[in-house]
Amino acid sequence: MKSRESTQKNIQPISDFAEYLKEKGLKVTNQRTLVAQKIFNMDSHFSVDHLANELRQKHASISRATIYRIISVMVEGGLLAEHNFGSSSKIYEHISNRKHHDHIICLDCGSIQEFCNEEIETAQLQIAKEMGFELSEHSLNLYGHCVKLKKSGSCSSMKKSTN
Amino acid sequence: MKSRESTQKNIQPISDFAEYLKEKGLKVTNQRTLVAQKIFNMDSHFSVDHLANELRQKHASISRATIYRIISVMVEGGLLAEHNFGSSSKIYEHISNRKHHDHIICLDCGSIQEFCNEEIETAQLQIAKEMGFELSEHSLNLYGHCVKLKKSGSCSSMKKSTN
DNA sequence: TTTATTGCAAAGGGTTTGCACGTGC
DNA sequence: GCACGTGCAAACCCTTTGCAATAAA
Repeated sequence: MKSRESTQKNIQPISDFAEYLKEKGLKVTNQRTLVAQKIFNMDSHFSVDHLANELRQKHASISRATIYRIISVMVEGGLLAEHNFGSSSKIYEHISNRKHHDHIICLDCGSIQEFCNEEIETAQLQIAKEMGFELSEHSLNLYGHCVKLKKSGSCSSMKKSTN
Repeated sequence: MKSRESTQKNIQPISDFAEYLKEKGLKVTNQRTLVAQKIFNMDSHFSVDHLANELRQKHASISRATIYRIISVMVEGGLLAEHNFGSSSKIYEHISNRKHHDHIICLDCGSIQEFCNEEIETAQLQIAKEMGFELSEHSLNLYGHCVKLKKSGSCSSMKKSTN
């Protein structure tokens, strides 16, 4: 049931990807479709390892080399954001139809939450201007301990949510 | 001449390191002293590779394994900050006696500049509070093109300043 | 058919580790 | 002398790549 719902709601981004591929003269392969489907149905941040495991459970084993290559295409096409949160591997999230945000990461359980702050965005533009830079991107990550999550019991310091 | 000056001005941090080692019951070895000296005399951000090369030129070849181990001690001891600016290897900078700052990185030449912004710092604390986090650290990196440096000729898109 | 894509296995690059030897204390 | 530190080489982990087989257009 859950999977049917999420498949429904994410039809759009997947056809966006197919369209993007065609525009670029790239082929719409089975692997690319499966990987994109899985990615657009994940509601959280993921590592390549996580993605590969999910695909394997879905009986869609795709080689890691191919997954890396597909992810690289999606990042270049602006459909996927790549993050470095300090762990050994990179973390990704799909960004189609989603507004910009930054992240706050729990050092105990690894949970990743999002936030937006206009004041900070504005200050960044101002700083870049003052320093003679043409700003193209930024990365802001806060690290801490999720007191609130711990109280509600939804933080387990044992489990790592990604990677 | 240059090296004599910089050796002079950095005596303090080096004895701080020796003191830290003693406190922790660690030994003040030749390698640790040489590495710390080199680090405190570097006025910029550096990678392990960069550091190893500098040491080699100073006729103080120290194995990479040892350099990694020493750096790890210094990071744990709060004498060294570790950054991830997107390149393949981590970037370090000594932080004793230096106030907190964030970084702006040129995507063309790799130059790394520092800035401080109180407004952003305050906003971060506020965000963490609202999200129920006890903030322990953060990383804010801006990426762009150094228009000003290019105009003055001090930006070479060919050279990478670190790593 | 043509050209891009895949999977495999091997290579790469940065970092860590096991172990025997060396060195501070 | 004891315990910790070092160097070497091998191991590790994540990621990339060469190449022959395969599939999209």
